[in-house]
Amino acid sequence: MRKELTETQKNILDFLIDQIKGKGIPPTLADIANYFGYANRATVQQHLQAIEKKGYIKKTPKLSRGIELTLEDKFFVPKPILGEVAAGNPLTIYPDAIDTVKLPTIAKMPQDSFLLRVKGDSLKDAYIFSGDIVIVNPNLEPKNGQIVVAILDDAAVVKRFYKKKNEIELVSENPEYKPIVIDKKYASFNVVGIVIGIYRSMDKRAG
Amino acid sequence: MRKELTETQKNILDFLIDQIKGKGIPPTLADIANYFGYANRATVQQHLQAIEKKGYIKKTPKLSRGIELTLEDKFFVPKPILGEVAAGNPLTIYPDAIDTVKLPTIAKMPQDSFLLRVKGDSLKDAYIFSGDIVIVNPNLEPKNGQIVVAILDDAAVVKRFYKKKNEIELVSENPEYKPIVIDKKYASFNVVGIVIGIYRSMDKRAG
DNA sequence: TAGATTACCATACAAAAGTATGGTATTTTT
DNA sequence: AAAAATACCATACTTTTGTATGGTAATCTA
Repeated sequence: MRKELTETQKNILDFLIDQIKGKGIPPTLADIANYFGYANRATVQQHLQAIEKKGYIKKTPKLSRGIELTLEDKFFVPKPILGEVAAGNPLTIYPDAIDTVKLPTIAKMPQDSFLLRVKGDSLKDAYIFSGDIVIVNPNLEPKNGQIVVAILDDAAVVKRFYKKKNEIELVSENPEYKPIVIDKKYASFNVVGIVIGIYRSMDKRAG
Repeated sequence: MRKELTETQKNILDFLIDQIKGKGIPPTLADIANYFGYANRATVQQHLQAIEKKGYIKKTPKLSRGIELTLEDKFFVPKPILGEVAAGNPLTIYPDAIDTVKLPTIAKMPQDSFLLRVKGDSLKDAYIFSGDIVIVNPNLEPKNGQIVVAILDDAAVVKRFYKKKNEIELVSENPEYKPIVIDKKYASFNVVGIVIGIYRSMDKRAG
């Protein structure tokens, strides 16, 4: 059994988790001191020793940023879901996060990617279902056949992308939905990004 | 256009990618020097400057381990798939990696997790399909209703876990497959781990 | 062939980072 | 009430880390 952390220690551990899993790199003592407004690194040092003694982290002596998390249960980091995206009919995309998922492992994404939750069933033949989280990278060039997120008149859709001579076709896997054809003069059309993966947490289906 | 890297620079960049995406933390100059057998950090320093000038990394001055990758295409790290796992009928699990996936983002998993590729369709009602990669954590306690990977007579299965009074039931979503009932005296049964998530790369389906 | 790039070396230094030690005040536990 | 743990402070010290500078040799390029 692990000993309980104090409030301060818990705050520091949360910061560590946030940095390590979110930002990808453990902070230095100075970073932590700075974040919490401590005047000395020694204060942080002592807290870390206490946290380590209770078994929540492991430190590598003398190594800068040598902090490792040992608590697997804590390895879930809330990530913002920026909106919902229609695999079927277009839905509104929200400017701010509408929810968060707890990504495990998956915690570390390229910083330029973001997450959207899929609503609707037009991609069910591609095995993407309502509720799945798609990982979207806005900085890759869409290639034919890839699944993209696109904006059409302030609504977002997830569909397969096909570039033709003078038009772009967005195709649903599900034949119930007709392909959307966009010619070059279509103003309010924009490819938001490419779906580089999907993730589905098993937690919610359990029990 | 990015300038081409020399062989040495490429090796160093590969090491950087391996460390950053695989281990989760950028190395120090000393780490790199040590790995390549350089006597001086200055040598590494110069290579990094060259690599940065060519646009493959970004360095934050004076910050320890302040190396960032800029090359998105490289953000795919090969991860070993340790075997295939039957969602339908049991299949053999291999001791060594049988393949690798390029995990994007997802690159950073808890170190104690591993990947298995699903074969078969008995979980298709849970929306897990043949070819999907399941992320398995062997260090979590299985709870009822969670999807687990279990070993039964040297074969592995992915099924829902239900612990009852004196027996454990492994249930497929697909009614075509009957539940497997294990009583306490079943010797060669072992829960390998819990499926904490599934990942599916979109790349292969594209084009 | 002169100049640039590459691939290393060495020494030197400043800043960052981790550590050690000792102190004070408050709270918690025994 | 005494002991222990917590939560901070300060100063001082050692390593680690990054950087600057200069040098040598080999290769590539104009």
